[in-house]
Amino acid sequence: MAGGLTIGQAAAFAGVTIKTVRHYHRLGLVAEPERDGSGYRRYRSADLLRLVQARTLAGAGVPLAEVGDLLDADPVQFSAALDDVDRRLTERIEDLIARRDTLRRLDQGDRALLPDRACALLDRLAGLGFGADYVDTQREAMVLTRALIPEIFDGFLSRLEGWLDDPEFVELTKQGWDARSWDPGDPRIEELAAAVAGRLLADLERLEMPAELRRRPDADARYGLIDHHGEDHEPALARLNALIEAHLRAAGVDVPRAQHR
Amino acid sequence: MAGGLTIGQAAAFAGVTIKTVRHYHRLGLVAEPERDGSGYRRYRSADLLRLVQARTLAGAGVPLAEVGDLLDADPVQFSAALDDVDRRLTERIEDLIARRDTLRRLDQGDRALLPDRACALLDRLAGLGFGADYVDTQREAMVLTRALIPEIFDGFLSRLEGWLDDPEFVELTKQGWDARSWDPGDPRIEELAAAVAGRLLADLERLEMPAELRRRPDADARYGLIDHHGEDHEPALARLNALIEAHLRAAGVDVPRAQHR
DNA sequence: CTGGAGCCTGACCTAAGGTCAAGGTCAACC
DNA sequence: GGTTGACCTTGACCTTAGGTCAGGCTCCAG
Repeated sequence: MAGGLTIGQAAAFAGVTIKTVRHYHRLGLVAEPERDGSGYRRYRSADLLRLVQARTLAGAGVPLAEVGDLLDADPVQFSAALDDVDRRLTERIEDLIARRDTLRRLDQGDRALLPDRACALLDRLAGLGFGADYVDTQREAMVLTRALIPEIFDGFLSRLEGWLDDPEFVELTKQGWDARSWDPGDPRIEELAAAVAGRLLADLERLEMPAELRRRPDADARYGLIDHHGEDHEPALARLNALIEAHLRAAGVDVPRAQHR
Repeated sequence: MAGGLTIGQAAAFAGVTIKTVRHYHRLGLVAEPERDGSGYRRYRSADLLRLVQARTLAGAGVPLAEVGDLLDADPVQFSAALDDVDRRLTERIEDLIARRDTLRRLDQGDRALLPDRACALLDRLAGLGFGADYVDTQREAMVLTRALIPEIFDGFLSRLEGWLDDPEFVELTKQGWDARSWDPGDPRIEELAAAVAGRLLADLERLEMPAELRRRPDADARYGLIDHHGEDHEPALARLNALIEAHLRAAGVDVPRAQHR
């Protein structure tokens, strides 16, 4: 026994594992100390100092490849680099705090996916007596809209808000949602389609497709994807939608046609 | 074009790269969506939802291997798990903040290595007119002491504080530090050694080796390592120390002997 | 019909270590 | 004075969360 700490003692002092110390040696980040007679590494105070400095920088998120150069830099450069590291660290802390907030929203439903305004709308739907499954479907439609055509998202919300101010439309929508359990051939579906189409035609300007959407090359396809989302397993709804669209087209409204659903 | 978003669109919506999405598929964390006629993945709203949920959890530091199970758990378990994730995240944030503070200390000298009390002592040394290199050496001695025999560290500091209250001892110490530039054979070294030893013998109880150190099996070796630290390149200092120790031994004090330097 | 962007798979690379194996060394206890 | 258990050595491979590269298809716009 002579001449310095063993690797285990040095590692314990620096608060790292033995493997980490050896890793730092291999990367040339901390010079290998001298060996004793039996090949053990022996760490002197200068080695410990370097080790702790390296660990501190690495712990602050500095890539190991940079730590060596940083520690070898002159004090002025070192100080400037530390400022930089400090800034990046602060940034990362703020990022983590933001992620934690997002996480907390995730716990309250799927609000992580949508802005507050949309969440408020969904709450309002629930308050108007729409079932949880309808609200879920609407939420998915919102998510899809935001993903596919974000520029019309605000308009989409506005239109929905307007409709909810209209008790008659709310009533028709509820009936439409009930219709999903009907037989696709049920004659009430045609009746309902006529009523809904009439209501929609009553204030046509609300129905206008936004200019932004028109300008997109694949506007129709994207619109169709959103419009027909969720119809896969609800044939009655698909029929209701088709009938409403037919009514609107008959009245001269230009409704996009989705190619293959 | 039909039936859903491409992987690039889905990735952009979720705020991740395409490669990340594919990675999640391979780990089974997000199910593969259906493919279109030419083998492209097509993402529907449910897939987007799952993707964003997964990304949110992963971003919060949940290991990917756990994300799948977590998302598949029932709401009660999910909520409990989220609490856990939230707690771990908070922990990590606090850890990063602590690391940032340590980093800031590193900029002001090497204060990262020592507690405040020791730093204050080093400041006091500087204030008493000791040179920067002497202060550096003392700091290294402190680091070594804390690494090797942490249980005597506080006593070590107390002894040093006591000595600094004694102007005569301060004066002798300064001369001793000047001696490092003398020739090892300089007769003034013997003179100085006698004076220092006399001063030390004047209050012997301060010189007592702490009981804790005595109890350790390899106490002497560790003590020697600290005591003779830094002598390698200062032969005059080595000689001064040796002479002081000889004086003390002659007076009956039990000074440990380091085996091979 | 051609260029460029986007998609497919598969193989390999990265950082910052961790794990395992096979063997040498040290100190302490019986 | 032998044995036990902790500690050290090297080297090879594993891990996480993706990134990069290569070779080939597909899609869309001009």
